Amino acid sequence: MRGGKPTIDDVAALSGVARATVSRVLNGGPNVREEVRQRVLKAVDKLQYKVNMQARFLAGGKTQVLGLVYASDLDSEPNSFYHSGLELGALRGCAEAGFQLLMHTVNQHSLGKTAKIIELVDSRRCDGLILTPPFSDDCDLLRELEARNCPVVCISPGLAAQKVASGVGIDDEVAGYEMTRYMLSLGHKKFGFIKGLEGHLSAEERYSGFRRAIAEAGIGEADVTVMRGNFTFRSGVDLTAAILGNGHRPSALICANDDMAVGALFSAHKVGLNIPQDLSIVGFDDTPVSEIIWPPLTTVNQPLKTIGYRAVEMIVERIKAGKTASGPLPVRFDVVPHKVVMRESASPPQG
Amino acid sequence: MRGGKPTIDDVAALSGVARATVSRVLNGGPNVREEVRQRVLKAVDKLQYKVNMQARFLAGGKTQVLGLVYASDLDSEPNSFYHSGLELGALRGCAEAGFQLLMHTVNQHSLGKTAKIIELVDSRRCDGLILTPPFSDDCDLLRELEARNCPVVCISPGLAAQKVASGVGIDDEVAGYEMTRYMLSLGHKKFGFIKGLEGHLSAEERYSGFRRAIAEAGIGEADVTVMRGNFTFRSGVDLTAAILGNGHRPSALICANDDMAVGALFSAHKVGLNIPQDLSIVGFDDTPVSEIIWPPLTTVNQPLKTIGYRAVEMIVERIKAGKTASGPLPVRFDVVPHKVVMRESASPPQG
DNA sequence: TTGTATGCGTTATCAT
DNA sequence: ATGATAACGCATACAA
Repeated sequence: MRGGKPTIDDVAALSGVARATVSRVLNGGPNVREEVRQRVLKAVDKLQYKVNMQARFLAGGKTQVLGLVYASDLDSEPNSFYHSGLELGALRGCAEAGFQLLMHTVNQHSLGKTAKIIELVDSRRCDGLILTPPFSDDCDLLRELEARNCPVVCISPGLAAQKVASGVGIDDEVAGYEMTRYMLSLGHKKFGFIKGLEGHLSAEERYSGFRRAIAEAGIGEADVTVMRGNFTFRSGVDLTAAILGNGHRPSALICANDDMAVGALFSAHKVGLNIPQDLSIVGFDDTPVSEIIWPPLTTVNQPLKTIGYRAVEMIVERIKAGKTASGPLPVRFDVVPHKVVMRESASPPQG
Repeated sequence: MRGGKPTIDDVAALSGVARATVSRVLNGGPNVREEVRQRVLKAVDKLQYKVNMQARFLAGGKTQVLGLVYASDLDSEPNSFYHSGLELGALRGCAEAGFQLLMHTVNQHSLGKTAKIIELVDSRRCDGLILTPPFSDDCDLLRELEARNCPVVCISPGLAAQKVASGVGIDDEVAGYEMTRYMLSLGHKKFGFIKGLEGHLSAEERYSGFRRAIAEAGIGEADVTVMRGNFTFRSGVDLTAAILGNGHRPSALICANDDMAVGALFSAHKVGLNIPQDLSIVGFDDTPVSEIIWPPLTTVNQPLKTIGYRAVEMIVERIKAGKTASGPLPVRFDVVPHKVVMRESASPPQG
């Protein structure tokens, strides 16, 4: 121990045992007398010894680090409640599993987006990756990761990606269907729908569910206005303004996420509409904004923290399985329950 | 190269040079002929060789990882726009500086909170730490970190902590003063103030600025109602309900952060008040919610992304300085500019 | 039950 | 300009 921090050898020397024995007690290994164990522990305490994770991981080939990657456009505000919820759940899962969480954002429009992610695993900075949309829908990326047999869990992947890698999420098609059924039950007959970004397949599923319900109800094409947004508040504002301006105003407006729904609310307020009397507006996700806005937003609850938590559970499972040489775990998709939560932004149409 | 990934030795062998030479070209070292350099590069490319960061860092004693720690109560929703902004800025800084960002939450009420943070550096998982409130005000923690000479940068530390470790933030006292002056200029004479959590010294500074302006204006104690909240939307709702219910209603309500201001808005709406005609409500931070709420919130802009970005710049500086043995950098506090942004939730009092 | 020896993949320090 | 070799601090297979 030449001035620096104490090493395992210092502990071994002080407690009069071999390095391997110290390693055993540190890792809860078998075959160590209680007396020796205590002696080692005492030395550890006396020296204030801490394992050097760098060394442990180099020797063991692990990192105990999980990477959470999400898309960010530096210009557009991130969907921060969405990501925060996921992150918080993942963080909690990591704490329980003894992992650390490495955040990684990549601009979804940059050229080397895939390379940046691949490099993370090639350079051995983490043992596994949690991918959020739209990366969780990038089958090419998924396959590259699989080739390196890097454990991966996708958040809300679309149908195609679900066959390539494991994932967690709600059943978005059913969620879209149920929300629409609810609006139908309220008596609405003219609809507006603001979709999310292209390529976010799970959000697209929401739209599919909407179409199914609409078709079943026999609503004609003339009575539905569809717009494509990009999940941001601003796109909700702008598209709603467009919808309200075109004369053929719907009585119900369904948005593919809460941020856009809040934007819609904003736009409607601006032109003096009363919500929900003049227009019902609903969203998806049940992020915290939906509760703090006025009127409180009717939306579909997607348990983001649970999803983030479950994602690390799944990935840790896969990492362990990978080590036991029992072969890779089969790909699977975990469905967590959603729920339409009725608040005050939707009501029967009036007038 | 026995089946696993190629190592530096494989590259050395293929290009017919020594390991050290490969290391030189990889790290842009001097003393290597251009011809050799090309040969090595070609081998690297052919083998698809990637540096194993684990090994590099063990050998070099670095990790190229920064830890960002923030408080979380599992029960209360996190102040996610606040943290997201910081995180996004930090992430961008990390990308530019070649660092990775490790997220770490710790329950601020748990016993071992300090130990959890210390362990992060003792086990050498990161080269430096960015602390957010209230940890950025924990002088004991700061000193323990300094003893381990772990580079630290605090986000919005209070006056005491500013002397112990470097930090970044706005001048909260002046911000509080200016906001209050603005309300005064609007003609308000009866104030309500909802403070943040105790121990968040920077938020407390906001309150000091408020008191200074109030005193200067000669407003009497009878005309100011002060409550202590905890930064959450809910506390804003509850405390505002209490304030509105006590008869002596203020015409202006200042909240120590936006979330509470939004809660105040919610509460006011609920009892049928018109904002800002019946009551002016303002916040602090200018998080995205303040723009999407109705009416748009008058607040103080705190450039969170810039602060997060600046924090990693500062810490990277300190890490580099630490390596060059030129002695530790002096403690300093970087003030970034704030700005009161006037939107629609505040107006002259009416009636 | 415990100790020995070797490997992990780099960087860094000397030689040459 | 290049090469040999020693750290770096731990895990682990194998020997005792």
